[in-house]
Amino acid sequence: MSLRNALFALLVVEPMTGYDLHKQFESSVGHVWHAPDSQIYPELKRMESEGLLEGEEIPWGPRGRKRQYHVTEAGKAAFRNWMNTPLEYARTRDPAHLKAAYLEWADPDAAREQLRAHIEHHTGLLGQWREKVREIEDGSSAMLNRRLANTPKADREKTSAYKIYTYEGLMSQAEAEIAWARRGLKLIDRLNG
Amino acid sequence: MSLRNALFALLVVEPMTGYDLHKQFESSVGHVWHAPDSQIYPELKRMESEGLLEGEEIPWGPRGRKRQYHVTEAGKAAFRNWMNTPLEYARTRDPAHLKAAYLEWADPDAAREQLRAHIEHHTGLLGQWREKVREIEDGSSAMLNRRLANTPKADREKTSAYKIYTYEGLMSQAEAEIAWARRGLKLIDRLNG
DNA sequence: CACCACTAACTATGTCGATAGGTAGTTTTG
DNA sequence: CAAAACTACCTATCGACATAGTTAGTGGTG
Repeated sequence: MSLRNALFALLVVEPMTGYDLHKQFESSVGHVWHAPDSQIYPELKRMESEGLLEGEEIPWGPRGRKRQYHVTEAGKAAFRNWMNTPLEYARTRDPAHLKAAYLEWADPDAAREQLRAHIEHHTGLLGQWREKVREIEDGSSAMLNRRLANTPKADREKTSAYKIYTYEGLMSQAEAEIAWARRGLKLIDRLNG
Repeated sequence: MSLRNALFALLVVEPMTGYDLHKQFESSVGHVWHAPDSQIYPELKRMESEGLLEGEEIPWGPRGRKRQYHVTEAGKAAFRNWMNTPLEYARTRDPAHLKAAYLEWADPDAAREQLRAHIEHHTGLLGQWREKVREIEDGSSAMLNRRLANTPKADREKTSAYKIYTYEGLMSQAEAEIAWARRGLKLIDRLNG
């Protein structure tokens, strides 16, 4: 269900092809919901068959064709409805914490290496997200600018604010992971003193 | 792969039946890796067919039978190997943050309600984990005690420490989510004057 | 004009996981 | 002692996801 709504979130801004969407899933929305193109194309077809999207064949070069989708009123209603419906929380499935719980089975050096990798991974994400917030704040985010151009004036502040708010949340998560892994490195030292 | 190793983590302590394991997945290991019994039984068969576990039919009451699995040397090696191998990080799939990014599409009241639910959800988890840490610290955790009894003296401290460390990590995550949702409530108030 | 990267849109296969059942025996309790 | 709850072990189906590969046209570069 989330994939569908991630697609809506992009398509309410402007019509796009499956390929356009697939590219967005490598940047903007892809930071909170990943999906490969092999999932996107069939989902678009399903959404069209349910009347939530409408596709239009448009020419591309002399012989090429592509299919551009736009959201129908029913689609917008479905998206708004999802936005207003509380989430159901899935139970945890967290490989990093699963491993941490049984770290006595790992070699201390391998354990250290993995915690360092954990720190590196989340430090990388943190940097990416800081950059994203910067882009939003100085108005250099192309996708957000197109979105703002399609948003009534009164809602523009909200639109930007919620994007920043989301990245700030991801940043808090990353910071928590980094701090936890650092404590882990100290713990390993203490236990293998 | 994580399910398999979560099963190893439990079975290295003592032999268990699929049903025993299924119950553990509702408490201990289930806090970091959830799995329904419909996944556990087939996985046990697969692991046995690969020589990582050995199953033994044991009687249960006058006519009943149950199948108890224990880890083979090959199984222990596979588990240790997994513990020493760095994780591959999967890309993000986070419905709560996906929604947050497009919160301008929700009614402010529905948005508030969802953030409050987010706080409640993570507050509940936080309480559970605090309780778990307390149990470990005062030695009233049955599963951990069985695990410690099967652990060489020198490793007992590690075993407890890593369990606590894991729950502390989960607690940091929950605290970050709660703080973030609280900031979100303030943001909604600010944006909707 | 050959080449190559890119755009565009799939398909195919396999595993993972959610959900919902079913069957049979055992133990507890009212 | 019958009913209810629990133990034990499955199966079946469906959607979600990962991974890999295919086909075809476009547009720019050397």
